[in-house]
Amino acid sequence: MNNTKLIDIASALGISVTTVSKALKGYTDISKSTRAKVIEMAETMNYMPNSVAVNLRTNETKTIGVIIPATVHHFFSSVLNGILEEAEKRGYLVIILQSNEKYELEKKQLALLIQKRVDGVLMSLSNETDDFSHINDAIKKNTPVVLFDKIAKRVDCSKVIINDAKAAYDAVTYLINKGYKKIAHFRGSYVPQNSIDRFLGYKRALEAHGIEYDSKLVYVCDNNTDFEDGYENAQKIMTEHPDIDAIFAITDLVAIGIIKYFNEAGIKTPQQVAVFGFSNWFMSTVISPKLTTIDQPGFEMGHTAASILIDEIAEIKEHRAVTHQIVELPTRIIERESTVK
Amino acid sequence: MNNTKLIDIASALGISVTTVSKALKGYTDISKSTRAKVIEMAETMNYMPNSVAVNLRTNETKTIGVIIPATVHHFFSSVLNGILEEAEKRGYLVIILQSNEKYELEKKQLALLIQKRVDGVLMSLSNETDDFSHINDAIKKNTPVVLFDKIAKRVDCSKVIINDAKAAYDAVTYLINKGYKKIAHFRGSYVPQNSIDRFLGYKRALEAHGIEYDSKLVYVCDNNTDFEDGYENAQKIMTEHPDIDAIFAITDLVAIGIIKYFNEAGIKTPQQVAVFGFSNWFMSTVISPKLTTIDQPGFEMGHTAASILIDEIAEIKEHRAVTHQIVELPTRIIERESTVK
DNA sequence: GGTGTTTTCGAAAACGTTTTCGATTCTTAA
DNA sequence: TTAAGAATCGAAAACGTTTTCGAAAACACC
Repeated sequence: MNNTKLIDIASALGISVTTVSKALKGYTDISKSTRAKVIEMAETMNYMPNSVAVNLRTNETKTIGVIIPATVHHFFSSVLNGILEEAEKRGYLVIILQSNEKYELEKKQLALLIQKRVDGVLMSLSNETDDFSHINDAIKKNTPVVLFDKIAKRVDCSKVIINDAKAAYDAVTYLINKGYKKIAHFRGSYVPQNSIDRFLGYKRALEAHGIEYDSKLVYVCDNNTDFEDGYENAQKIMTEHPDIDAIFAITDLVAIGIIKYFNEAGIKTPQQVAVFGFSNWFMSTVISPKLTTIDQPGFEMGHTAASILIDEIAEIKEHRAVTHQIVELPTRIIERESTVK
Repeated sequence: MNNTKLIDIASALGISVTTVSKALKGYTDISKSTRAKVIEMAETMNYMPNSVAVNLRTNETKTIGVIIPATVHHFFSSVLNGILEEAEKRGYLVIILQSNEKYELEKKQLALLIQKRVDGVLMSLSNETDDFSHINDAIKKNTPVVLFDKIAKRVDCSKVIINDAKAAYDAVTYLINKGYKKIAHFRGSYVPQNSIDRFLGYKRALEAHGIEYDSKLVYVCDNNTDFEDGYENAQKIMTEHPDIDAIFAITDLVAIGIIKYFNEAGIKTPQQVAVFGFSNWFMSTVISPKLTTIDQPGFEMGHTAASILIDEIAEIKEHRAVTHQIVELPTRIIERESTVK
């Protein structure tokens, strides 16, 4: 009920709030004796500074905002954990918002965050957004933004990403080197950059190794909440192109749908058809056969994105020049059972 | 760079900040004409109120804090989604913190939140905490707290939970009715209430159906980050008690470890040993055979916890009496392959 | 005892709002 | 024309800090 404030401890001691404040903050123009008295009194009265008042006065909130496009699951929960750990370590609180892949909501939420005076924001773009003025506005208002995972190349800020095209290229190259010849691709929807880049990596890898690209071998899986899409398209492709010997899936989720179908239909993985996933979600080790996949370092992504953001906040505060950096986190192939005969 | 404030639009219009503030907030003692002018000017100058100043003046932040004990995964990510959705709908922001199952950290984080002047906090207790004075302190300072999932019966606040003992009782009763006779239990560690309650439910169900409880059939799995624990204990129990015909696992994770081992060891599930999980995590449908489990409604739990908290915030603000409620969310058995022959 | 220096403290402004309460102007009716 | 009432506005205090700047007190030195 009774939150003690500076003036309470000041009047208890018969001194001014100024002195109390300074004593608590270690100013050198307060004598050791009164400082000691103040600290003790603050202790016994259980004083805790009112952050809101401090924020108003100092013009910083020690809070960062995070906007993610999708529900907190799988990949984004790893990212979030990385963000939370780094924020905790650096003394920041984090406010989290979900845009549900809607541009309008994302825009509104960003405005809300800067209205809340967060010191900076971390965001991963919704599939819908192709206008970036809201982000540029935030940056112009001196609220640093760092983009992660789903980014826009055209906005001038720091970014932390993986190289989706390269990772996909590596995956398909791996399959080719393993001797697979007719490799299909289950891609994501046409909009998000990740989906496009992974598709491009697939295509380039084929061409670079003398395999002709065949658009008929590309199936679209745009449902990313369950594995039905992978299941159904696996069924479809095995009637339309029964002679394929590998599938590179955009996501572990669709890969699992594929394996599920194969298991039920008696199609041997990897003997008849190999399956390669993407992201290294937890469940890729629970499916049988265990899934070969690309490790997408979500935790580290959150970690470094938060770190860069907090660095930029400090730079802005001290009026130093802020240097935007684009860090590309390494991915690697996790070879498991679904591709080794 | 230039955030416009009340005084900017006041001087642009040659009126006082008081009038501007009132016009924007719909006070009735401002003429229609000046109100219109103010609103238009606010629009063109892109005015957004400084939340920090508003918070200081109004003594509310429209923000709630959430403390969860473990990493944002599986169950807690569902809870978090429920919280986020409800908060968004009711106009609240959410700050999220992880206590990593540490009492000291939990205590510090709660203090931080109330120092930040959040309007209320949602928390799930760490395994370590057996002293609840920090929570009582928060409540005494008029910051409502609602506990979810991992709660303490002794603190006087609202709670939203499932009935772990009953759910476990139902699960084991189901197994008994299916004809299983020698049912083992892979329990969690000894501290958290959930673990205790599920164990108790297991024991009572046996006794209620005339099966003698045998402590040798209870194994402890206290690692909840991977399924190794379930795997190893499955291996162990099959050498020590090869004649069991069912295992009730505290968690889908350990259930999956069990099934993994059984699949590798050629032990048929459920023909030789049935497996029953708990929580209905996503991966319980990717394992083969699909796992029979208890549906633990995480999303709904987050939803109703947030809803209750926000109601209590309103009650406190309007000096109405706050009535604590304890809501017990229904669980249900999801019957899948791992228990039906 | 006077001068200069160091130590120690506090008044006051500021951060950007909200809200109370009084003042001024405008209407209206007698 | 005047008084009462309604309509419209603004000064100022308040929320709880931080920080500047000046003042007072204490000390040192001759």
